[in-house]
Amino acid sequence: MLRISKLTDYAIMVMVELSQSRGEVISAQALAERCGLELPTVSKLLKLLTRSELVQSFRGVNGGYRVNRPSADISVAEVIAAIEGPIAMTECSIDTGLCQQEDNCNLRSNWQRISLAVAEAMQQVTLAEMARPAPAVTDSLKIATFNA
Amino acid sequence: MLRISKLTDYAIMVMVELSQSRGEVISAQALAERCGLELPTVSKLLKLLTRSELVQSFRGVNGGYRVNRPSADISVAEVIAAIEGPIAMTECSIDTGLCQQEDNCNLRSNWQRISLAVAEAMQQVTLAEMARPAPAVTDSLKIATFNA
DNA sequence: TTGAAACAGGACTGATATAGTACTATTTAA
DNA sequence: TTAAATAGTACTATATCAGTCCTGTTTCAA
Repeated sequence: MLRISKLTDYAIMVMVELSQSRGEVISAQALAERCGLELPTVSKLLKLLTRSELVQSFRGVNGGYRVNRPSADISVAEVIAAIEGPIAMTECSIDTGLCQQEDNCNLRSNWQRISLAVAEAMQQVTLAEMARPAPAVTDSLKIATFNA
Repeated sequence: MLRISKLTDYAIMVMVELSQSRGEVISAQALAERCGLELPTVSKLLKLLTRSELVQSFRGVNGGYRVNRPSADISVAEVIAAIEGPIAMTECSIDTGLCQQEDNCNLRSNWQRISLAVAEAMQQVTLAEMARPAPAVTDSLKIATFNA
């Protein structure tokens, strides 16, 4: 159904929570409680987020995690990429039964184009926006025509 | 990675192939050969596509499948929906550990908004366009800002 | 110096979804 | 009546995802 994984969903929750206390170091335990998630799960996420340098970690007593950039500067796309890897719709028709006829080879470039558009959409949505209620549906995110 | 399933990818291949012979009845066997896919797989796909009325089926000898609408009138979104169900990014943070704090409830409406944008993008891409090579990347599908 | 708090990294397990296959029934033309 | 073809369903294997746990390392503070 073209969906992101639960873990990514959680990761957004954690990032939103963290970025609302920017500059503060918060332990994984505290984050887990605030988000209503299990500690091991939150830990796993934070490790991935740290690797992608979205958050900074501090070890030892009173350690924890901190986000340095303002939430308006962090995109949903970055968080998705940190957890799931690069955003792409297909991988592609390459590996399996690829059509003999060249018309089907066209699919790949088109999928790449669509993926790019989706990725760009995610890049434009920030954590700051995710933290606020979504605006009315009428002025939702719009995507220009394919032929634009 | 925010991807569609292999089956959906195949379904697009099959639909592109079918729609290039509009009006003609083509057997699942023939389609499988043209697309370089296994017959059982193609059959499965065609059953789903038939249920969604994207294609029309004909039983018996010389039976097969036919697409009635022109390929420029069939969107990628329709094919995705036929195979995977409705396009949605999350389902949501509803079922599992939902945050106690209301700020996280905002996530859901935002995800819905993003899903809607992605769905709209897919609706704008037709099978006719998928059959052609993608235009240069520079004028790719564009998505307006979240605040537009 | 030692102990506890906290993160780092990896490995493991179970559940779920996907992909692929097979079987039986039904329809239809010749 | 027979063969070609789809319809429907059920099954199996595999891969991915989610979740957990363990061991090691770092750091602060007593």
